[in-house]
Amino acid sequence: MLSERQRMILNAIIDDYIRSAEPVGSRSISKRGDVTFSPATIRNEMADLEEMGLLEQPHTSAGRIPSIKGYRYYVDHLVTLDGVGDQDARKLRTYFAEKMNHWEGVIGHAATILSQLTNYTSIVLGPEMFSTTLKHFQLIPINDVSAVAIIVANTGHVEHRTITIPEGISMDDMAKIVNLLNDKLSGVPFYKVKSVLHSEIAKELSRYVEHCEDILALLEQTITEEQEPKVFLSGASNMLTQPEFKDVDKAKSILGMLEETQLLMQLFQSNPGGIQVKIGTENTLEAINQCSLITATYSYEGRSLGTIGILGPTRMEYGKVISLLNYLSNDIALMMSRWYK
Amino acid sequence: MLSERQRMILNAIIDDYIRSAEPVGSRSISKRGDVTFSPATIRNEMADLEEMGLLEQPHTSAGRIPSIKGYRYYVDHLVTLDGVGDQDARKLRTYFAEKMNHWEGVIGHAATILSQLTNYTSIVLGPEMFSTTLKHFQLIPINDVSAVAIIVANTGHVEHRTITIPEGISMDDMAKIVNLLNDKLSGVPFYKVKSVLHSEIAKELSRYVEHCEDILALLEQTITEEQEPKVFLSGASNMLTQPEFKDVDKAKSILGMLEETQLLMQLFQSNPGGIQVKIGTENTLEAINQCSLITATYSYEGRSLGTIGILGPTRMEYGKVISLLNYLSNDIALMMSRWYK
DNA sequence: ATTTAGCACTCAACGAAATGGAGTGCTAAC
DNA sequence: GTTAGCACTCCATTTCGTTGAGTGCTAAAT
Repeated sequence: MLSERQRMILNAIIDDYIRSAEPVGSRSISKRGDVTFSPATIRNEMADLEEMGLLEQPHTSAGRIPSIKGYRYYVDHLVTLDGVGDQDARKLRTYFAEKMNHWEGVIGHAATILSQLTNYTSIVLGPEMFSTTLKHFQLIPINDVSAVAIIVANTGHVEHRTITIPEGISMDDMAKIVNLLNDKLSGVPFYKVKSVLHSEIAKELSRYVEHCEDILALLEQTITEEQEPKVFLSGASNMLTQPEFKDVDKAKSILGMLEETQLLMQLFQSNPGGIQVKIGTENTLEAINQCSLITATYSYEGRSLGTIGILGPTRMEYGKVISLLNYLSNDIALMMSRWYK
Repeated sequence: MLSERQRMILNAIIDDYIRSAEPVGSRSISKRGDVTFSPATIRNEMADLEEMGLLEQPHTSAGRIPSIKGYRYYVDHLVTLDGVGDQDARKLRTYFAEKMNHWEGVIGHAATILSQLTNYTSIVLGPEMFSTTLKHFQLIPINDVSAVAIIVANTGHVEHRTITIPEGISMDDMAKIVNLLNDKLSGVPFYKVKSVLHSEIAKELSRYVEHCEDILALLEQTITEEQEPKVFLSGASNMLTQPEFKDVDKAKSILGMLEETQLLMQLFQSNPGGIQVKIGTENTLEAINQCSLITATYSYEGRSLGTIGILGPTRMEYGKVISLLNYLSNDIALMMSRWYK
C-alpha cells in the first residue's frame, strides 16, 4: 500500500519524533543521511501520509507527528529491533548472576532493572496461580488460638496467612486435618482446590472433627485470596521525565492509576502470549490513552506464568523496549523453570 | 516570649496559609472572626513576628507565609488537635472490622486508609525483627535440589525463602538439621540468631552432616535478609495535588525518593517513640526539604514494633494528621498485640 | 512526469510593555 | 496603644508586536 519512499519517510519521521518529542518538519528529514529527497518532495509525501491518517499536524504551520495509526504501522512493519545493547546486556547478566532465593526477589528486581534500562515505568505480574498446583499444606500453631497456614506451590511460591483456630479443635484434630488435606490436595491445580475442598474433603472431614465448616471456610478464604497474582511496579516517577506529562494533571491521573493494583491487573487481562503492543487509545483505560503499553508473557512449557510490561508515552522507543522485553522474558522463564519441578 | 495577641495572629496566619497555600495579608486576618484588630495593627505585629524569624515575606508587597521556625512554634505551642472526625472515625472502624488475617494486610491497608483520609503520602514500616523471636523453623522440599525454608516469628510474622540444597545432603539429613535448629533456636530473638548459629550449632551440626558450611551460610543469609522491615507506601501521587509541587522537577525528585526503599527507611531511623514532627529542613534528606514528615511508632508492652508516617508539604494540616496518627497507631498496636503471644 | 526551487502565508512561541491589584510601611490623627 | 489614610512596591496578567519554523502552491527544471 505504501511506496518504499513513503515508508522511509514515515520511518524517519517517527524515529525523529521519538528522539525529540517535537513535530518534525520536511527540512530536517531531508537533512538526515537516509532520505535524499528535497524538502518539497517530502512535503508532498507527508501530505499524502496525513491523508491516509498515519500522520497528524498539531497546527497548520507545524511539522508532523505520528498518529496512533502511524505508530501502529511503524510497530507492525517498520520498527527495527535493535537487539539488546552491550551495556544493557551486561547489566542484565550481572543481575541474573546474583543469587535470587525467592521469586518475589527475582520479579521485583526485574521490574527495577527494566525501569532503569528504559526510563519508563515497568509493571510485572508474578506467576499466576491458575497454572500452578498445590504442593504442600502446613499449619504451624503460634499459640492457643492462632496458627499460621502455609501453602506451597509446585513453583516454589509460598504463601502464608495467620488464622484463628475455631474453638473446640485440639492439636490432634489439627494434625489430622493437615494430613487429610495434604493427601487430597497435593498436585491439585489451585483453581480446582476450591471444588475439591467441597466435594471430596467436606464429608471426610466431618467424620474426624466437629466444627469443620469453620475450618473449611477459612481454608477456602485463604486459598482463594491466594490466587490473585502480585504486582510489582517500578520507575513510576519516570513518567514525569517525559515532556508529554509535564502537565501535572495528566501525570497525576496516570500515577494515581498506577497505585491501584486492581486497575493494573485489568490492564494485563487480555494477553494472548508473546509480545503485545497497545498504543494510545488502543488501551481501554482512559487514563493511559496517551501512553503505550508493551507486554510480554513469560512461560514455561507452553504455559504462561506471568506478564511483564513497560508503560511509556506513545512516543516510545518501541524497538529497544521490545528487544529488551523479549530478552528478559526468556531469562525470567529460565529462572522460573529452575523452581519448577 | 510572644504576647497573646501575637500568638493569635501567628495562629491565624498559619491556619489560613495551610488552607489557601497563598501568602496571607493583614486585611484577610482582620476579616476573620477571631482577630478583631485593624489591618494596621496586625501589620505591626506581623513585622515583629517577621523580625523574630517566625514569618517570611516572599517579596516586598506580598502577604506573609510561615517560616520553618514559625511552623515549629505552631506545632509546639499553638496547634489544636482536632481529634478524629466522625467520618474518619467511621472509616477507620469499618476498616478494622474487616477480618485481617495477615499483618501485611493490616499494615498495607492502614497505609492506604491513611493516605486517603489525609490526601498526603503515607509510609508505614512493618514490625521490626529486633524485638521478635524465632518461633519455628521449617523446611519443605520441593524437588531434589530445592526446598522452601519457612521462618515463623512469635508475632505470627512468617517469611519464606527458596533455597537450593547443597549436594550430598539427604532427606534424612535435612530432617535432622531442622530438628536441631528448632531445638536450639526456638525463642531466640532474631538479632541473636546469627551468633547462636555460629557458636552453638556449627559444631553440633558438623557431627551429623558434611557440607554443613553451605547450609549454615544459607541459613544465615536467609535470616539476616529477613531482618529488614518491609515498607508500605501509599498515595504517592497525592503529592502532585499540592500546589507547591506543581513544578514537575520538584515532584519528580520527591517521587523518585519515595521509590527507594533504602532512603525511606533512613527517614525513619532516629525515632524516639511517640509522635514526632520534622518540618522542612529539619529533615536530613534534601529531597524533602520542602516537606514535613510526621511519624508515630506503634508499640506493644513498651517495645516499639514499627512506624507509621505521613509525608506532606510543610504547609500540612498538622492538627488533623497528628490526631489521626495517634488514633491509628494505638489501633494498630491493638491489632498487633492479638498476634503477640 | 517527477522533482525541485521559490514565495507567500500561517501560527505558536517568545519577549517587551502596559495594566491592575493586593499588600506593605509610614505618618498622623484618634 | 490603635487606627485611618496614602504613597509606594512588586507580582501577575494581559496585550501586542516580532520572530522563525514550517507549510502549500505554483512554476520552472530535469
